Amino acid sequence: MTLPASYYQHRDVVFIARDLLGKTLVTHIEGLTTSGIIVETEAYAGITDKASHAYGGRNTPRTSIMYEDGGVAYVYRCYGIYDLFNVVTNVRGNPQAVLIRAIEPQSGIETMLHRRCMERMHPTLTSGPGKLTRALGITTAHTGLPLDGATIRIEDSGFFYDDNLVETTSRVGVAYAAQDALLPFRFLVKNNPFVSKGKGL
DNA sequence: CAAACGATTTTCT
DNA sequence: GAAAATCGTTTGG
Repeated sequence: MTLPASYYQHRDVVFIARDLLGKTLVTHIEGLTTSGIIVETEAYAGITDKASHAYGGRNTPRTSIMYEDGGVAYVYRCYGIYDLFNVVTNVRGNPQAVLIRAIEPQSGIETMLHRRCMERMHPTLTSGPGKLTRALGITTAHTGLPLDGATIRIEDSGFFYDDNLVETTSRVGVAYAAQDALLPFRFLVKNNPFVSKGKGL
């Protein structure tokens, strides 16, 4: 079943980041359907988290969507090249989000290979936040879309990764966040080949 | 208005 | 392992 907006309005973004492992991210873009199982996530804990775009209550045209009720997409461009997909969580006025860092391709694999200019199946198809958005067709134009809609949605197939299959580490690429870079906010499925190669601290 | 900067990935050495 | 690619957003003057 498709996760309802209320699912994302849970107050603990770290819980949601962990719980999203095993859920299926589905997109229907340009008439093509693609999907994959979420195998790596990171939590960004709002105004108190130095690594978050909303740190200190910062509210800009780019990040204002994070201040809305949970259950919508926040997609932003990084390094001028890659679009990174986040799930907005918590309630209006509490800007938290979960970055989807990797998925295991499930359906629409031919479409994903074509979008990534690849010939054959390989873990690098979706093993990173910038790669999976390209494979799924997600761009910054999709910011604000509901996560239970026709274009983007996340489904619960009933499958859940047990705790002994999940590893928790610090987040990737946020060394600038000082002590908050040490927080155990990254979740990944052990030994899954589609998990990104990025390293925390 | 100018300038610096990434929640990354790919390519080259 | 190092460095380039590349540009919208944010910040400072």
